[in-house]
Amino acid sequence: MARDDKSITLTLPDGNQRSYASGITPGEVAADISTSLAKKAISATVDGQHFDLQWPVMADAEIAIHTMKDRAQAEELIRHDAAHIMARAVQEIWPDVRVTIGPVIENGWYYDFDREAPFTPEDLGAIEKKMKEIMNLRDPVRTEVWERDRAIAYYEERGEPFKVELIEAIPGDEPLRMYWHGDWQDLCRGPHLQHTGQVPADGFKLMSVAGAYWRGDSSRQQLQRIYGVGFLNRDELKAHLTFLEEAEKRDHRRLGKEMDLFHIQEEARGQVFWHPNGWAIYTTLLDYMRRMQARDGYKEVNTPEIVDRSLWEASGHWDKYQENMFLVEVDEEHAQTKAVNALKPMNCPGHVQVFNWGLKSYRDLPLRIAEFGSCHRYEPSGALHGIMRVRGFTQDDGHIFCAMDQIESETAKFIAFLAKVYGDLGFTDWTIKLSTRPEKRIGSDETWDVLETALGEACRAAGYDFELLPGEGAFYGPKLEFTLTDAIGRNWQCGTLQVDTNMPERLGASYIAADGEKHTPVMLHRACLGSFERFIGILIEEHAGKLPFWLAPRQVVVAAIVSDADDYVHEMVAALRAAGVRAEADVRNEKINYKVREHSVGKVPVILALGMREVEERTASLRRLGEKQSRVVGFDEVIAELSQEATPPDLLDG
RNA sequence: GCUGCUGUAGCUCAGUGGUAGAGCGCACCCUUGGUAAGGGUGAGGUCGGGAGUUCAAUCCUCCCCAGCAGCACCA
Repeated sequence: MARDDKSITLTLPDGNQRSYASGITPGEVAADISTSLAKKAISATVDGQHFDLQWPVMADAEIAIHTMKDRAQAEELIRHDAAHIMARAVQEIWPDVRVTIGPVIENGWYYDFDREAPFTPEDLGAIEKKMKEIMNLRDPVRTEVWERDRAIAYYEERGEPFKVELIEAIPGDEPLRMYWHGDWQDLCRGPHLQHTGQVPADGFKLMSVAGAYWRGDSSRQQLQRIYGVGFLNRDELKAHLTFLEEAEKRDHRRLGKEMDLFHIQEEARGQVFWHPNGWAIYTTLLDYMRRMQARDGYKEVNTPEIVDRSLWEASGHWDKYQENMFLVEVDEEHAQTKAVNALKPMNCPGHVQVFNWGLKSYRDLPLRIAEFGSCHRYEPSGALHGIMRVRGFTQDDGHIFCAMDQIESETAKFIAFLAKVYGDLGFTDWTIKLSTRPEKRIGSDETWDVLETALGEACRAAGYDFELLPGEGAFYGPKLEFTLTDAIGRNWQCGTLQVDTNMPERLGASYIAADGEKHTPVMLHRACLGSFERFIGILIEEHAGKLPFWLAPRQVVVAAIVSDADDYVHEMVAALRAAGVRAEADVRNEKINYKVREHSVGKVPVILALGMREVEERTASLRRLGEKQSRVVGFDEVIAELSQEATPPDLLDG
């Protein structure tokens, strides 16, 4: 690809090459290739970077011209332009509002404004109307590159302090791109469309107003953020709004009420009152985890919940997290001393105490300790969310005390464990992230090399790829995070494995190695579910309440069609319960239609309807949730079938 | 914790400056009905808490508390 001062060669997507004068724009290239493409062109990817059609190409490049049919690029553009149009609409309605930033996000965009009075929901309607007007104007989009000083002076004069601060934070060598949508101007990286009319006026909607801190810093000014969603056409917008409604229907707080699983009340904010149905899920899951951990060589322990502050001081948590700990002060009249205790916010210091009891040998390693540890953390009020984020919760916590050279195999073992658990619980789509050494850290680079390599190798050994998160590790060691994707595409980080040499040292853990000397063990903090509360919330939302049979709180309702069948109903319930099925009788004076509806709404997976026909034939009419058809099954068969289904997956192994 | 919105019967919600209503649920009665709501009668509320304005406050104002959305936080 020859190149001289005056011409460059562009390699087009079809593989053909053409020569152009330097400084050509993708818009001109599109026009050159064909007139029809020129009309449809919206942007271009030049050497892998997305540009608008006005941006000059100064060197040899691979270039791809995009049209509205290139979904990824088209969505980015219409959302980005919509953000600008929204900001313009706001400033046209309220000229004294100052603008800040407005990026594209999943499904849409937001823009943060500085304004005395917050926006009201009514304001959103006015802004939407104004936006549509601007789109109808088909105002051209124009761009220029400015010098820093000129841009700073420009924004200072216009009273836009946030823009000035943004420019000052941009590295000196980066070009400053200024964009105009009609007369309205914004500093922006681009790319953008050619005119405001290209944004589909019926494909967007302003969703909500919320406070947001300037530059994401809670010590700084709070701005008014407006969220919008934007799509290529009206149908896609409607589909998105429908999706949001569907997501709301699987909200665990709503299903928690409908299925009578739990409640939370003012006197115990952030803590869960588990009802019989919810507790059945909880204990089924806990029993399953207990068996799985025992199978994998964990020793289950239990450690105190109220612990003197001295231990938290020793572990370092007092200094760092005192604000978030529940303190327990003993009434002085009855206490010998004025001890200040704290409800345990985590289990690790307790597990080190268990490890420290009695001198340990290298022959004891790896020592795997597990606890269904009840923890309390005083979370900020705004963070609380149903049972997903609470102040009292139970972790499926575990700590593996091991030697340096056992980290890799223990990690691989844990990954296999986690894969089995997630699979049993119906999650097959999950990923691993490896967080490596942060800037502020303890330990030598050589140690970090060993630890990071061990985690990475463990993933490979277990047969999984991972994403690298450089600098995201804890100050005391690298970590793995396990993120699962649910049925409607949301990601949840649940599992974790952290390497820690700091806490064992701080709390004086040691073992006698083969060389006869005392060594400090490595501690692997690990959890699979994270917390039962949050994980159950995820399970409820994943399945929209229709939990797998073995986890369903009420697995079977045996409903009488006529009261003469009551005795047979009770007989069947007793037999089901004896076979390990959570079954209930419904012999109320109601029609079968009513019972079927009520238990369907309650997400009971199986309804057995018994009338005189079933009594006489010793059968049951079995109906599964979501199915219209029922089928007739003999007494023994139904017990055997449902008993098998009620069996947790780990007990079916082998 | 911050910004905004909300708080009325067990649940979902309507409503008014003169101390309240619906549907579902619940209780009782009739009904024994074959796979997503049979009929009737009835009970049930200090209108989140406190203060203020007013002859009078569930409604207006202020302060708390809680919930929701977002932000910040999540050992």
